[in-house]
Amino acid sequence: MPIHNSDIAGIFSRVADMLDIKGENPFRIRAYQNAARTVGELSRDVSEMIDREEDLSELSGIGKDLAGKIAEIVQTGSLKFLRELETEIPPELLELLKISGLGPRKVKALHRELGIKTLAQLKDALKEHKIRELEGFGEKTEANISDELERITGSEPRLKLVIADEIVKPLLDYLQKSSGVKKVEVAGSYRRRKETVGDLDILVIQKKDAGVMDRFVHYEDVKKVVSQGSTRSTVLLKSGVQVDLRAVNEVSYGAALHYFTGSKAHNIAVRKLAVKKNLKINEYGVFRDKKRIAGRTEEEVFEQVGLPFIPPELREDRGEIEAARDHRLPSLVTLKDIRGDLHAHTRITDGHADLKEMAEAAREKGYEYLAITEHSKHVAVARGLNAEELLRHLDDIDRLNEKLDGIVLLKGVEVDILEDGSLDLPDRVLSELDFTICSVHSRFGLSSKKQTERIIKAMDNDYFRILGHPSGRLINERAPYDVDMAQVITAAAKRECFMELNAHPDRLDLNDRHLLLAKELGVKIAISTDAHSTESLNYMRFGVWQARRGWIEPDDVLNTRKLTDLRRLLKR
DNA sequence: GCCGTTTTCGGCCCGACTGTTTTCAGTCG
Repeated sequence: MPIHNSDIAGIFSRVADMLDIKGENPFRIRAYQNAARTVGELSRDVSEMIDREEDLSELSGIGKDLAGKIAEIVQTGSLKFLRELETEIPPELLELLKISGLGPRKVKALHRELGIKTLAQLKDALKEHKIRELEGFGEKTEANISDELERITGSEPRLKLVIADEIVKPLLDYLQKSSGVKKVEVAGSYRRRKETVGDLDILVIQKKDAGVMDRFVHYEDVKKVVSQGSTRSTVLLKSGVQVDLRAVNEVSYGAALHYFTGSKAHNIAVRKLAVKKNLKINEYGVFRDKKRIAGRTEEEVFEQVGLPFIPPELREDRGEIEAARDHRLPSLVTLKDIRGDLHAHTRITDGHADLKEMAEAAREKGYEYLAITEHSKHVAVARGLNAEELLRHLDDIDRLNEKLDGIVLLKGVEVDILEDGSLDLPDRVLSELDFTICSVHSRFGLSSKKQTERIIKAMDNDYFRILGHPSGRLINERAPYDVDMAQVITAAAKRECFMELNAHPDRLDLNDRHLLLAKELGVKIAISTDAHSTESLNYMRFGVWQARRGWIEPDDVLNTRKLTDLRRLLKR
């Protein structure tokens, strides 16, 4: 079995938890956590870097020791150090850490005093009210553990961005209406436009004691008030989502927004810069000694550490701070840059609108062009088209184009990549099209080697233009199929093929790290909605957000181009 | 365990809230 970055990250993160329960040096623990994150977010496979004898200790947060441990994991599949730790600390204990409110100290106490190792044993001890007897525990702790235990068995996955969007809007309206509230903004991973959101962080500016905290905890969707203070409160909504509300006053707004937007790693990196300049940054501002010298806007905060404004989508400590320092931050693509949509279906296959309705909806969005890309016959459930049906459909598009004003329909197809790497329609038909999107819709279970070969072989066809939803994942529903994406992107670069960023909020495929890799290798991206209705053309914003997280600029995107330039690019 | 335009040793981001406490540890973000 090949070792993936996520395997290595998982091992390091287990080591960190184990050391934490052991009561080890917190900075050593943090080193393992940082390494787990660094490896986990890398866009290239570490095992491949080792094959090429690259020096892993060049990676930030990876030194000689951890580089050696990574090599050990890649070569042997496991880590001796972790196996040793597991003889000292029962690995089941790590499950207990998932309970909010139980940290390493309390978990250790539960194990030491009551011999509790598993969630089941914890449940029993709760029933017998043994927990409240322990030093440092009490009735409330016991009740909280009990609540949490119930909650995680229903284990809520992280929210898709689109769902977070739906939940947060009415809450913002509600808070906005409270008297004395000057400004409300969502921060956190929502503002960074992460594809999924763990909880919602909302920031308000209020006049002194305007009572917004009280109003917040009485919102009709609140199931439980986790904590309530004068500057911060936390609630659980009925949907299971946790929402944090923080109140600051106006002079601290920028500092607070920066702080609560995160990411944590980004904040730490920025604060380190501040320390070097003898400054201190917290959510109230930037301070020299006790004096606040900035904090009203985010720009002010960045300025104090010698940086230009960094867009929230980039704030992951993935090189944005160095890029900002060297004045090479990307100017990220925006929704306004988008001139058309390159992936849409109509009622002919599994869409819900007809050609004309789709064309008019696209024109209303101010687009210059819309590509109609029906499924090919292999996707029988979607009534995919065979060669003759597609040719007739192309005639329909031609006829409609003659009548249309202000928008051009492009003739495309979403043709299946079959198991042997061939395309599901003959070349003589593909040659009639403006371009193709080629997608995998079957045999997701192939080995990484076979899946990768399948896709790259398909790219050898001269009519292959864009690889549709390249990983096949559905967020929270279906894992990506096993494929060596770095190899696929490299192959696309060599053959001058393109990759899709499917903007459907369930897909957002490519992910941000692969987008960055595609950009580095010079592979252009089509940001496309895969719309099956006029309404879903609106998903473009999710695609643009995801693209921004991948450092994508207008020039990296196919559909920021004028039609004439686009046509030239689409010719292979 | 990592890291270095003051350092190869001695630092490592910073604050709010809770619960169990007689002044603060633990946890979280």
